[in-house]
Amino acid sequence: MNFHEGKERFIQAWGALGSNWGVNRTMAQIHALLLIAPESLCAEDIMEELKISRGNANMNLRALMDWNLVYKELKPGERREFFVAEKDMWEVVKNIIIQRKKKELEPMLRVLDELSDVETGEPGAEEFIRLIKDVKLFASKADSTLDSLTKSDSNWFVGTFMKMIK
Amino acid sequence: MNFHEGKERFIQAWGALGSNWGVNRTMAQIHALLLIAPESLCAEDIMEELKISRGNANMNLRALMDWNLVYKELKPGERREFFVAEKDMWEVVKNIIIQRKKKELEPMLRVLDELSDVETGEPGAEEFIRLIKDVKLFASKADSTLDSLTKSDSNWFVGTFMKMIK
DNA sequence: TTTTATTTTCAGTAAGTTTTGAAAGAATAA
DNA sequence: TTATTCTTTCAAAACTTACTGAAAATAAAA
Repeated sequence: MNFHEGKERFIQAWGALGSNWGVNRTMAQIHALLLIAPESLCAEDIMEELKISRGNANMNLRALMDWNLVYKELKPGERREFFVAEKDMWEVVKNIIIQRKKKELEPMLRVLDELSDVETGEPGAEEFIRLIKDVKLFASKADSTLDSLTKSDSNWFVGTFMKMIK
Repeated sequence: MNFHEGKERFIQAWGALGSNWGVNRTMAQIHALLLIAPESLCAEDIMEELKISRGNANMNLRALMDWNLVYKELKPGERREFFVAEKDMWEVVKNIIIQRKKKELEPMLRVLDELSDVETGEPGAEEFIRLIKDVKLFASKADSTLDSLTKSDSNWFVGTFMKMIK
């Protein structure tokens, strides 16, 4: 595969994969485009490259900035805003974990907390409380594991010394 | 909160949370309903309780069976099929991890494999290859970590001896 | 100040996903 | 065999989410 095809394929694939990752197509495509861009890009560049509207570009760029996956870059003498992607993959992975945990795990823990004080007594209530406790055990463990992960060094996770020799 | 409210809240909350978990509302609600049901339920029971159509019930029950979260139970002398949920939470968690990995991680690894042989030489190609390698490093590590997790014992993960004293 | 360049917002529309319900299919009973 | 009961399928409808494009807001330049 040649370089140009590769880049094109990466953007398309990232967009398609994004939908399976709780990220919309366009947000994932913009992220991919910025990841492979050698220079920062402005809104216009992105609109043109991905054939999307200004509104769409703007909304998804802001979402990417909320996730700390993309930063604004202000060029001296330029009125327009330029955008760069966070290139450190461990930062990217950590931020994605943080956001997904917020969306997928934390609301669940809140519900389980509410449910853990149902009245005992009625037939079946004991089993119900047991179930909630079991679910909570796993959810809390997942929560604390992901917390440590996002606070750890990339080498601990991947078991390499990549960064040091870069 | 009383027992009845608790059950109702659990079903509703599970449905809402499901959408953030890549599972549709109804599939998650049926799962919740079966998890708290003391006896196996038939399609009719589920349709009535959740106020959904027969087609919807049928499709989502099949999806739950594909995920190994629900089993058919055939009662002697009964023509209808009955359904029970897998009640062992570790089994539930493992199966959900397996399915989500299949949907979210494995397609990504396939794309990265394809992309890892782009031609070198053109300006920027080196950086692109470096990026793909970095992403692959994390994706592969996540893949192997989740693989071990789904093959491990629940005690190893949650650090309790829950099962033994049950 | 007014003009011009750029970003942001949001109502309307388009695209994608889930649900319904009726018809077809399958299995058992009569 | 035919009738009965239950399951499965799938086209159309309902719902949900994402995108567009034009208008409003903002900010720099003249």
